[in-house]
Amino acid sequence: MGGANVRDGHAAAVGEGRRTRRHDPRRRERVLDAALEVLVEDGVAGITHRKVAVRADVPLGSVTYHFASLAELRAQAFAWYVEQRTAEYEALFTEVASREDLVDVLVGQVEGGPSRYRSAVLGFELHLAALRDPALRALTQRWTAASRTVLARFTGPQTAARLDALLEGMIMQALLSTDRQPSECIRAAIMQALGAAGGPGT
Amino acid sequence: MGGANVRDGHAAAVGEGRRTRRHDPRRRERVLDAALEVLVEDGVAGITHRKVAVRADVPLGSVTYHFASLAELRAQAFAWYVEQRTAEYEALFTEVASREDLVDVLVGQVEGGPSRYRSAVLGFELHLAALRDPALRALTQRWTAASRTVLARFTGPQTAARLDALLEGMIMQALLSTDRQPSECIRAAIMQALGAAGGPGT
Amino acid sequence: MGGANVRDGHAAAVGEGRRTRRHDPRRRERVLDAALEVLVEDGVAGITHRKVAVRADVPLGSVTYHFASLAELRAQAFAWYVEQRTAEYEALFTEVASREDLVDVLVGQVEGGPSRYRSAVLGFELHLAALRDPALRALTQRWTAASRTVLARFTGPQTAARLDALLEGMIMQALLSTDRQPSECIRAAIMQALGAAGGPGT
Amino acid sequence: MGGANVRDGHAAAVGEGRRTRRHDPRRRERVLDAALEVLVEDGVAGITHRKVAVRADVPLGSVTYHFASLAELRAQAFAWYVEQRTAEYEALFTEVASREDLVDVLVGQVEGGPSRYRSAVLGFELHLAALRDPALRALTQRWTAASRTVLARFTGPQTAARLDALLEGMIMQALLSTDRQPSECIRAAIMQALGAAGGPGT
DNA sequence: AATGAATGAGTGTTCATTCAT
DNA sequence: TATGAATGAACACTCATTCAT
Repeated sequence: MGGANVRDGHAAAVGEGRRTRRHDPRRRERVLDAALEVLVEDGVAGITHRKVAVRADVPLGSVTYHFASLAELRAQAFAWYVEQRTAEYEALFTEVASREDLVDVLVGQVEGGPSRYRSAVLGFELHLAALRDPALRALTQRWTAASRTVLARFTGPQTAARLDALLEGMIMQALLSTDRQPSECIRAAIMQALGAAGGPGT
Repeated sequence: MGGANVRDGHAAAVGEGRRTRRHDPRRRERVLDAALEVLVEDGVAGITHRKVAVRADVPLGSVTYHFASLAELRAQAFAWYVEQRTAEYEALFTEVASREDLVDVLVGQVEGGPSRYRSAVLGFELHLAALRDPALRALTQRWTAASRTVLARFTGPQTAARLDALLEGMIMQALLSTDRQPSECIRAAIMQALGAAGGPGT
Repeated sequence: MGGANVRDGHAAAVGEGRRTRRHDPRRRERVLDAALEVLVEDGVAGITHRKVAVRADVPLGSVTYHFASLAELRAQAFAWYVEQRTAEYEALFTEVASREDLVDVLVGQVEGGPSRYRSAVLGFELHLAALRDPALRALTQRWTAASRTVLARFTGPQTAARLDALLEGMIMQALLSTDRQPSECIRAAIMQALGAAGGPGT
Repeated sequence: MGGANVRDGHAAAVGEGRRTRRHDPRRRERVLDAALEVLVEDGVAGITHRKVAVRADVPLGSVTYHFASLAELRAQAFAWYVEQRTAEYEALFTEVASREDLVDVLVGQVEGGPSRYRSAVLGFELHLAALRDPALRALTQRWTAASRTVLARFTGPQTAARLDALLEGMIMQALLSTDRQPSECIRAAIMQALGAAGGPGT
């Protein structure tokens, strides 16, 4: 893992393709994506310049150059995640027309497709990190506000908050339990949180 | 929570403090308590032999002697926490006689006394760690089972699970939001999850 | 690998059989045998109290008790080896009646049976260690004297010395080369070193 | 053997010495030379990043930076030695014109000049290390091939192999025995191995 | 006589960060 | 602007040795 070990420092531009990438406009984003990958795998404390650089296939100096410190890299990675996730989340609900649609989407949320693990882990990591680093609170608040706003379009603010809490808890449970809960239970819990009534409420 | 961390009475009493502490039973527990303190402050990845040793006022070698690896120290600290927390949690409900009592206790749970931060952080850290380390799953399952069993005495198993998820989500929200949610909302959410009916149900 | 990690220090005399071995007269030898095993595998610097204790299935304290220091353990292990090896070596030649027999035995020496690796490694380790630690010279001299004395019964002292050197070199070559040398070459080399003449000579 | 280890002329020239040594080409070689020094003194298991760093007058991080692991440092140090030693060895024989010259050089080899100890120890260390680490076999084979090729120019391949073995054995004996063997014995042994005949043979 | 808890020095290694180029 | 060599602090872990029992 040491950085060197190359006989020749100049590293002959032969090999695999590294070299000669100069002027790479999307490098920042590639680095941030790499940081998120590391985050998912190793947690917030597992982010290191080196791991991210390797993931992003970018020289080490490039990471320290674009991000003044690890804390900044971490913060921007989370910001980048929240931005993407917000858009993604909103997109999920654009087609929702009825209460049934809503419930379907939310159940799907808990039961999870392939990316549930990733987004759940990132979400929890962000929450936990924000608990300790107030600088990240702005992000969690932005994310919370965004998700509740989306939900509130169908339910009213209070129910949205409840629902949000319930979903977070159920997702964690789903990820941790060995035997998955039957869909009906999840559906029932969500419907209960939505309230008996039909339209937007409290 | 026990008063473990205080210097043992029979200790040196010399100037510096360390020296001649040989033969210190309960050292393991002191170390585990210290590990939990570090865990609360710095997270699961922040646990290091050195930090724990300093916290426990114990030489570095003592930590590595009693715990073969950091992973083991982590696991045992979590186990120690779950054990304590389970007892504590059950104690909370011994006096519960009516549904009103139950709701009161649960609301208090979310609004939190002084130790809510500690137990919430430890709980989330454990959940997140268990997501990555299957060896910790046994602990989360034991903890989940214990807390649901307690709740189920009043509600039936399904409602207990829902409640559990809701509480976890609301506690995280409460810890992260700057302005605390009014008690009534919390109470309402809990009552809704408990269901309209009176007795133990699903 | 830490020594502790047992919940109960007293370690209930149930399990596998460790406990209750008190008064074990051959313990010293068992420890020395274990030390030699470690020596073969990990080299002279790989000997540690712990590894030896595990190998010998003996408590750690037992090793430090019987051997005041690691250096002493090492020295005594080598001494124990030389003692065994000397007897073994002499036994090899008791049946030798003719020059042909002698050559056969020596060729077998180089080509090696199953234990050649072990004895060669131990021999080289001892030589190398003695180069640095004069306290071990007595052992190498004893061993050299013993082996030459045996050979000299058939060849005279000078030829014995030559033969000894040649055998050591050839054994190392045999151990290191991937393709084994044909027996005839080995035989020819040995016969050359023995000299053309028949009886004991120079 | 080059005078690498001296402080570079262009260095700090301040008081303490260290500081501002940035940009030091040839540092790798200085580290390897230092590693060989340590190897001679303390053996293959005595090589540590720290000892080498001190010997090379280089910060610790510099060693770990240039060599990803200790195993790699070890391997490269051995490789560096074999490279140097091969050239040196070949040089020894460039002036050899007659069989007498050859014998003289070989006897000198065994009786040793000032650097015999160093090269012998390094050679034996390499052999022993290669016995355990197959990754080093390539080096021992390269070295063996090189030395035999040189000898074979005068003797033919089989005699070269014999000679090689004999020399290795005799050098070890010479290093270990307190009273040096008379030159005539060494000479006689070598001549015997060379065979009675005059020209290159088997 | 025998043991294992205890401890501090030392190990290999990783890393954030700096800085000459 | 961009990079990778450089460095010192910190890390997890191993160990010889001591010593109370």
